[in-house]
Amino acid sequence: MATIKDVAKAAKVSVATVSRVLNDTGYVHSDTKSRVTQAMQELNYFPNEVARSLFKRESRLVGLILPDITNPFFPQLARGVEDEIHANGFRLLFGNSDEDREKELAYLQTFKQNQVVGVIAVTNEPESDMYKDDIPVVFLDRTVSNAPSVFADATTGGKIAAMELIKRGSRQVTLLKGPAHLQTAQQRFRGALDVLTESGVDFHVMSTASFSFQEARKSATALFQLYPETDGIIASNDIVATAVIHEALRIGKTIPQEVQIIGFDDIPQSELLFPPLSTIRQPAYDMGQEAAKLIIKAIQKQPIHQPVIQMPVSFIERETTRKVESQ
Amino acid sequence: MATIKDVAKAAKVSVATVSRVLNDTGYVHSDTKSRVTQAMQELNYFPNEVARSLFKRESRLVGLILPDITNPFFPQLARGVEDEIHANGFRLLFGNSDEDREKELAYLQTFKQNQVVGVIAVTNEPESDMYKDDIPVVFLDRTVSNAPSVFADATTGGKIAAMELIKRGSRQVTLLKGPAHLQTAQQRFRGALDVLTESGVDFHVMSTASFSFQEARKSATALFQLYPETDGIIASNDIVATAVIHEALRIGKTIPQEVQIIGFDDIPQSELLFPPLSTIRQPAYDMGQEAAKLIIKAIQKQPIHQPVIQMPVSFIERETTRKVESQ
DNA sequence: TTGAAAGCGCTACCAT
DNA sequence: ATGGTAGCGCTTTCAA
Repeated sequence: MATIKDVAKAAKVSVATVSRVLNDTGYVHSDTKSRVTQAMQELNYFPNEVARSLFKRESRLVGLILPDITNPFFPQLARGVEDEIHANGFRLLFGNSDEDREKELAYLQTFKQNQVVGVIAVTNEPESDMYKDDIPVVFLDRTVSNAPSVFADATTGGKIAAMELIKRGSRQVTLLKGPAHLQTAQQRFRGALDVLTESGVDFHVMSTASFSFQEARKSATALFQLYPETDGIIASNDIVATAVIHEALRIGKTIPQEVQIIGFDDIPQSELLFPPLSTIRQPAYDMGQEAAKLIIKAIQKQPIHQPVIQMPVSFIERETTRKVESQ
Repeated sequence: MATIKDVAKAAKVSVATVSRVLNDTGYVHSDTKSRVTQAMQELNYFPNEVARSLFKRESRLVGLILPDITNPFFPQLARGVEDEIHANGFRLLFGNSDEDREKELAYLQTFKQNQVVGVIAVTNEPESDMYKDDIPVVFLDRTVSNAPSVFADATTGGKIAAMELIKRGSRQVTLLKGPAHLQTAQQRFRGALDVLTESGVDFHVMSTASFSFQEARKSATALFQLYPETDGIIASNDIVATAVIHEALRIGKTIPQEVQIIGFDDIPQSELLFPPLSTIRQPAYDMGQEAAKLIIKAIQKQPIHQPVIQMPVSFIERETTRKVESQ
């Protein structure tokens, strides 16, 4: 790899001048400029980002911490982040935390050691000291107080889910409650619970320990054993909803006639299920993009008028809920 | 952030000594060492990776280029890569190429500018000049001549798909041919074609332009219009297979009685479909992991006895194929 | 066993 | 309009 020195030598100028044309700063005669530009081309020169970062004490790298890219909700988020930062000349340093504090901390640490200019994190511990720091952070999907963050309106999502189910005739609702440590899961739950409580329909609550499909499958089996009469199920997310659909089909329940099911997230495969899943959609790609916009503003020290961005959720009506009669 | 100088001052030694304990090189008295270590702790010192990289002319970063993390086949791959390199102290620089040469080149370029020690790429152009280079490269999923690469045995996969379908009684097979520019798609196709040709069963070939679900849906519709008598479909991948299932169900075909369907990849949602999809499995996570192992060996300049790794594929029997009578 | 100093490739300041 | 040079934080000779 050619260095700035090589270019300077080839163009018969000083490194300072090369640097000037590189960054388009200060005066440089147009003749000189073209000599330099030509030398750069001939030598196939590209500036060493590492040297730049060292001098500037910051890179053009943004760190992204996700629980698990293998979980179908996250690729969308990641893509939204990546597209936006890429368009602004930044690159992505990426790590899976598995919701594990140690791993998260380790990534954050090495990200900082690599002088990332900012980090976007999907974390359960936004309050943690590890985020009390010099470097800009945007929390994604989950949030805290009024730190910069982007997340979906989970509470409203839960409410909508419950309302839609009731509107469509469910009278024995089962409400699946997601993992206790996940803020979003709890908010969905609360929202649905509120509506259910005020509604007058019968309902029971069941906890699902995790969002994994295997766990969800067990919960689904238990669900229909405990509450065989249930005619409406609010799943804690689409994965759980998928497991519920499977179990319902397996034991011969008709969907949505005998039992309605509603999910949360609208992961891409939800519409590919049979029957296609009615669900509460979170705009994952957009959320990622908004988070990226926020971090870019912070990096560029632009004023952030709206650091806390709550994204709207929407009911996606597919085939696991009944049609409303009069519309 | 504290620097090596701060530590040196606090421990009353030179920066050279601090560097020595940091890297565990050269002699340093145990008393001195503990003084230094303590100073590090007190100052919460972590070495600046950027400065290190600049001096060493290489970072601890590995670049990963993927077509699109949003495509369900890739997160597995990415996770395999990430887990393995993480375990070896490397971090991941990540970019989506969208199979676009320009984007791919741009990422590769900036990766190099950031002095990545190696790159793992899922690319259609492994032959391209951009990969003829100083820095180690491992090709993933796709391959060329005998550059270091990890990929699944697509040809055998295609053969197995055709054999299983025939064995299970399909006599009017439709073979879906994936995008022409995708090596793997072509190999699957060739493998299946060979078996079909020699088998004596009737078959027709249909091209599917892309792997997107929307496109696949159109192909599926056309398929059943053109070949209503078809009783066995070899899809170019699981996404396409999913579209075929949907269309078959929509027009009232029973699966697998009237028509058998077989996919390729075994993406996570394949088992969640209805009916669960029989498919040819590629061990995506393992492939990512192997690629990472390869790049790490290359980075560490260890001898690579097996630079070209072909991973086995396997038939995953689920519900879109009939059971074989005698087993 | 330790320290001084050069230098990795770049930018920015100060001269001229 | 251009060049010289210090210095970003680190590692690694070389000397002591």
